[in-house]
Amino acid sequence: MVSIRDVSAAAGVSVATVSRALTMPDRVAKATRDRVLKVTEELGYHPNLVARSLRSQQSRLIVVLVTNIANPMLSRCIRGIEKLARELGYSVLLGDTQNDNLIEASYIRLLAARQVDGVILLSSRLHGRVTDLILKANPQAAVVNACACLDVTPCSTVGIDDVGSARVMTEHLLSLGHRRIAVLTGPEESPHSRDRMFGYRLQLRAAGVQFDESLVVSGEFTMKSGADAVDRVLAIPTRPTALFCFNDEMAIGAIQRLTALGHSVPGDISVAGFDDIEFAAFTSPALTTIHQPTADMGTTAMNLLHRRLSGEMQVETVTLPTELMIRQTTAPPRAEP
Amino acid sequence: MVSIRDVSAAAGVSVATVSRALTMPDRVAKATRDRVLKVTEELGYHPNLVARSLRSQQSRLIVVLVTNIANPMLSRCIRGIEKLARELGYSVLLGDTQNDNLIEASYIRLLAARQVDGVILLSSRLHGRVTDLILKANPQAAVVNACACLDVTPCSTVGIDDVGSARVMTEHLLSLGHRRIAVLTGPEESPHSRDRMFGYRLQLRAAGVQFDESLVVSGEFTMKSGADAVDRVLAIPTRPTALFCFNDEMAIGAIQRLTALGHSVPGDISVAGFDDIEFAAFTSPALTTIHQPTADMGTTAMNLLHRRLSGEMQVETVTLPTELMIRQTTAPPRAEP
DNA sequence: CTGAAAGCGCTTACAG
DNA sequence: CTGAAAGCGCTTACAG
Repeated sequence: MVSIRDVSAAAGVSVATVSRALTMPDRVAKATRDRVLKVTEELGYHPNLVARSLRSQQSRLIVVLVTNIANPMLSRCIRGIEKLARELGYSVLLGDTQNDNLIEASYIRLLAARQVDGVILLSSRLHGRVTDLILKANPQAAVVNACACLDVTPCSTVGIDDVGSARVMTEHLLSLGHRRIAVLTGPEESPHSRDRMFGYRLQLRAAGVQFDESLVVSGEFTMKSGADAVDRVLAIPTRPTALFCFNDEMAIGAIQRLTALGHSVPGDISVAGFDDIEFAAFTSPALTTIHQPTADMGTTAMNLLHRRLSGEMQVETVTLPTELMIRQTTAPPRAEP
Repeated sequence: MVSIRDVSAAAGVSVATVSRALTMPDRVAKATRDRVLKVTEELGYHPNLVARSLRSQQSRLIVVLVTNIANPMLSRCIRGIEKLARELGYSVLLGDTQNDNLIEASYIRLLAARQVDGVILLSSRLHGRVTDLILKANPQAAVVNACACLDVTPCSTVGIDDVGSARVMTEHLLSLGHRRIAVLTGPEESPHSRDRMFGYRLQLRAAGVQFDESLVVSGEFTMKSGADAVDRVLAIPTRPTALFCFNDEMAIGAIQRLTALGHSVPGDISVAGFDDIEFAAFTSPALTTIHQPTADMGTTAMNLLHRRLSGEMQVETVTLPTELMIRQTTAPPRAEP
């Protein structure tokens, strides 16, 4: 590997000058700078980032902590992060925590060991306090939460309006004429699930429809849990005419099971999802859902992180717009006999 | 941050001894070692990996180069890689190349700049030569190909038997009584598509069924291309009774479009996929496909890389078994009228 | 504007 | 078995 020494020798200047020519060009005479740059080019010199990190105490390395990189929402979000990170000169270290506290802790240790500049959190649990843990161990680290900021320590956050979006979907179903709208929630510790539930209730009330506890069925945000929930939904005394699933995976599972049992969607029951993952547009029939700007969330998160790393000390919160995607799984309820 | 100096001071030994106690414990007297470890524990010392990298010329950092991290197969594979990498003490840097040569090149530069130890390739193009490029720029790097090794330079490889697996699926369709089996291929530059095509033709021949060029329709491995292909499939003169899609996404797209056009799957036409992504089991009806051990591929790739980084100089090739998953989208063809 | 020197936090021959 | 010293490749006050 060609090092800064080789460049300094070839250009006939000190290594300090080479370093300056490359990192603060305006503090070097034009003639010198040009010579250094020319030699740099000729020798194919690229600064050793490891050495630079050690000396400058910043690595241009960020960690993305995610509960499951195989989740379509999260992987798209990471794609957005990676793209902007690369453009801004950062590298992204992947940390798939599997929602495991030990793995999380091991990554928190890594932050210091690798002199990581910042962290983007893509995991949201109601009682996680990851941000707090990170900042306790790494007071200098910048943290951006791309899910929901639930810790004591404030940090920059990007997300959507879960409450409002759930209201929009609920209103869509109400406007079709549905009154008995079942919901399939996510796990209890999910802030998204909690907020969507809140939006659902809010909109029911706004429409003067009484909330009915028996219409609430709980799932795990997985396709299997969506399929499994169908039996419980169908067993609800006065059968609901619509099912609002708090994510697309559960909706997909539910549709499969409903169809397999001989129920027509949306003929017998309307089904709605949330997220608009890529597959949502390709179920049979195509799923009505709430679109989240997933890749945007990633780039926005990276943007917020970059700002903090550039000295911007203010904590910011960005809420991105969602969109109701009306497709084929929702329709007016069948007329009463 | 507490450094090796602090430990050496507190333990009353030289930094050299601290370093040895931690990295080659058997070259240090037991008493000394114990004292060092105790102090290390007490002070909460963790070695600075950046300094270690700079000095030892190895970073325990690997790069995963992937065409699209939002692809379900690839993200699951990465999950497998990350898990084992973490357990072995490596960190994984994510490189989403979007199949773009410039991005690829920027990551190849990064390899040297960050003193990356090795690379796992999760992108396969017939004429890519990424391996060659990497090794030209980083002769010391270890490369593992988790798709198909297509470059001049040999490298450790993990994959499945695409040809054999396609034969198995073709045989499944033949055994159901299908004779006119259309195929929906991937893009031309995909080695997987090429091999699956080969397997299909091989098995037709083995069964004494004449290959018919008009049954070949080409797609892009996307759901949309699967949906779009349906019109071309339906326009084939003597209409095929089965459609073998070379990945699940295209099968999902095809099923949606077929259903939307009023064709029953598998009543009017059988549809088969390849890969067994998570969604394959939850289409309506559930997709018959070839299961790939995706996460295994990831851990195996990491294993091969680790072996090479541990001095094992031999290039190895591992072929993982696949499995035919018979679900609901394939059935005997409708009896001739 | 430029250079000599110190130092980031480790590891590793080299002595003893 | 242990320590003093050199050095990995940079950056950055400090002088001039």
